[in-house]
Amino acid sequence: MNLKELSQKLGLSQTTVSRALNGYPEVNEATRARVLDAARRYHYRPNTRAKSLATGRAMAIGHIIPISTRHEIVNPVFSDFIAGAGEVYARSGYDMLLSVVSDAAEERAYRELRAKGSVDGVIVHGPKLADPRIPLLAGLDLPHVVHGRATGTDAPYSWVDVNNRRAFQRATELLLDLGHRRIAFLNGLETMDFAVRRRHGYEAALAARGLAADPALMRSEEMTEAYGYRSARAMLAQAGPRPTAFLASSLITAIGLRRAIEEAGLRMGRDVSVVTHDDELSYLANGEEVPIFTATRSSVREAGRRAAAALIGLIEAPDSGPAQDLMEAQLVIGGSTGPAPTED
Amino acid sequence: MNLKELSQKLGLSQTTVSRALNGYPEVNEATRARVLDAARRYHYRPNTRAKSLATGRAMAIGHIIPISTRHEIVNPVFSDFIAGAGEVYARSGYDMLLSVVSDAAEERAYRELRAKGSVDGVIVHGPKLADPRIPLLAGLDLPHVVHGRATGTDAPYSWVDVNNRRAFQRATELLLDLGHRRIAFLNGLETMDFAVRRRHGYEAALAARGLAADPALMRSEEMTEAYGYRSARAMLAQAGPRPTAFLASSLITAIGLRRAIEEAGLRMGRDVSVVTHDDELSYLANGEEVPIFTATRSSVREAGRRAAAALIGLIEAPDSGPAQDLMEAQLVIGGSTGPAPTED
DNA sequence: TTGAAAGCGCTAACAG
DNA sequence: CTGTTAGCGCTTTCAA
Repeated sequence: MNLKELSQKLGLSQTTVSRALNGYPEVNEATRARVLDAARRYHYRPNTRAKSLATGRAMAIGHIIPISTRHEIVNPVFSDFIAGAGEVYARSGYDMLLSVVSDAAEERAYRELRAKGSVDGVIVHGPKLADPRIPLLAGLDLPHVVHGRATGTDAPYSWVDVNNRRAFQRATELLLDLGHRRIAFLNGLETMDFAVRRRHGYEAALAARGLAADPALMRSEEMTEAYGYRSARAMLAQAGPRPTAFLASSLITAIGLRRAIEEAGLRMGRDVSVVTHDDELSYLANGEEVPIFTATRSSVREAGRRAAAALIGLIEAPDSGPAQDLMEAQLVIGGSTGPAPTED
Repeated sequence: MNLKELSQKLGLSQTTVSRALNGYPEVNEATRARVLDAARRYHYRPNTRAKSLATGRAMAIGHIIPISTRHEIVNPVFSDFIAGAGEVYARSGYDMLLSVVSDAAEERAYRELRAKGSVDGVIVHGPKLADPRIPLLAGLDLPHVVHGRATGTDAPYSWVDVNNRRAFQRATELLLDLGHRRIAFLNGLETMDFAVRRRHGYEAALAARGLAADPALMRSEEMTEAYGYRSARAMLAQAGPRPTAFLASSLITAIGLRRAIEEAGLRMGRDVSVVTHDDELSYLANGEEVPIFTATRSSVREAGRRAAAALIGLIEAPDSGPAQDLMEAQLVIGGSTGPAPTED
C-alpha cells in the first residue's frame, strides 16, 4: 500500500493525504481523521527511501565501529552503547546504520557515507588522541557526536563521556586506603584518549600520597584476556617485591589477570586485591559502598541514549552549539579487595 | 556531485554514464574508461536512496536485536557476530540496519521494516523454541537467516548455528574424565533454543556414564553475573555434598561464579573446576588440548560472516533452497580444571 | 553505441 | 482547505 493507492481509496489527492499524515495544520480535522483511520486500516507505511529522497533527510544515523587492524577486537561496551542509542532512535523515527570498518579505512567510510547520503549524522566511537576523524567530519559538514573525547582537537565538538580520570583516581585511592602501595595498573592502549585519562587518574592518586608511579607496574595494551594473563604473570614473577593489588582497565583483561593469580597460588582479596571495570556488582553488597567504576553496562547504555539525543538535536537544530556532557562515574559496590598483606 | 552533473561534465547523457558505471555491456570501452576516470576524479558516489528507489532494492540488511524486557540485556556475542556480518556487507555493497527492539515489539518491527522497504532481508537473532518470528517472516516474504535454530518450527528455514549440544557434551565429558561426578550446570534461559540444546548435551554425557542429572545442580536463567554468583553460592552452601565442578553457559555468568568460589575460600582447579564459554585461551596452552567450547569470539564472528553470505545468496537468488549450516564447536585449550577432589 | 523520457514514492511550492 | 505540478537522483524501457 503506497500513498497513491491510499489516496485513491480515499478519493483525495496524494498531497492532502500526505499533509494529513504528517500533521500539517491546513487540513480539515474531519479529513485528517478519515485519512488516519484509513492509513491504519490498510497498514500504510511511507516508503523511507522515497521520503528521504524527497526531503533530503535520510532519517538515519551512522555508527562507524573501528576494528583494530591488529587484533580485530570489537570493544564489548559497544553493544550496550548501541542499545541505549537504539532506544532513542526508535522513539524519534531514525534508523541506525552500522559500518564495521578497519581503522585504516575509516576516512573513506565517512566520505562515502556523506556522499551516498545514507545518514544525517554520525556517532564517532573510540576516539584517539587528536583523532583525525573529528576535523574530517567537521570539514564534511556532517553532524557528529563523539563517544569519549579527543585531547588535542582544536575546534570545539560535541561529545558524551564518562569521567574516566576521576573513576580511576578513586579506584586507586580505594586501594591506597586499604594500605596497598604496590598497585599494578593494566591500562588500555594509550593511543586511545580514555586510556590516557585513566592513567592520569591513577598517577594523581599516587602523587597525592607522595608516591611515584612505578613503570614496572604499568602496562598499556589492547584489552585482551591474554594481555591480562601475561602481564599479571610477569609482574608476579618479577624480581623485587610483588604487586599487592591490580587495577585493570577492562573486565576481559581482568579475567586473564585472575587466572594468572590463581595459577600463582595466591588468594584473591587476601594476597592480592583486584579492582576492575565491572558491573552488576551490587549483588555483592555487604554494607560498605566503595567507589569503583566508570563504564558499567548500564551507564554505557545511558551514554548511548545521551549521545543519540545530542546528535538528533544537532541535526534538527544545526545552530545550537556543541553539546558536551561529562557523566560522573557511577558508584558500584564490590571488587575482590582486601587490606594489603603485611610485608615479612 | 550527482549523476546529472557528472554527465554534463562529460558531455554524455545520464543514461550512458549510468550504464558505464554499472558495467552494462553495450557501452563503448573508450567511453566507459572516460566515465570511470571522471567518476573517480570527482569522487562520484551514487545516492543510495535514489538508486534503491529506482531499482526497488534497498541494498541493506536488517538486524533486529531483541532486548529482554526483564533485564534489558544485550547478548555480548552480538558485537562479534555483527563484526563478521559487517565484513561481508562491506564487500558486497550492503548497508547494515540495526534495530534494538524489546521482544514485545518485535513483530511490529518486522512488519514495519517490510512496509517501509528499508531492507532486503533480515537476520534473526536469539531464536526461541518454536520462535513465532520465523513463520511471520516467511509470511511477509522477507528473506531471512536465523542465527541459531528454533526447534518446533514446521517449515524449513535458513540458519547458521554452532553445535551447542556437542560442545556441552564434550565439556561435560572432560569433567567426567577428570573424575567429577557432581557437576553443576548453570545454563542460559531455557526458553532459548540454544540453551535447551546445551542441556541435552550435558544430560547425554551424564547418561552415557549411567549418571542421572541432579536437578539440584541445574539452573536456567538469563546469563548475568549475579546469576552466576547467587547460584554458585547457594550450591556450595547446600545440604549434601558440594559440586566439585561447574559448567557455565556464559563468560559473564562464570565471572560471578568464580567470585562465589573465591569467597567460599575454595581454590580453582583444585577444590573446584570450572569450564566455561570462553575464548582466547590459547595463551594457556600447556601441551594438552582439551575440547571446550562453542561460541568463542572468533567463531561467532565466522558465524556472522556465513549468515550474511547466506542471506545475500537468498536475496540475489531467491529460488535457492534454505541454507543450513551447522558449525562444529571450536577446539580451545584451557579451563580452570583439575581432577575431582577425593571424598573424605 | 547512445539518448529521451518515464517512473520509483514521496514532499513542497504554488494556485485556487 | 484541497489539488496540480515539479522534482529529489537514479534506472530502465524504447527509439534512434
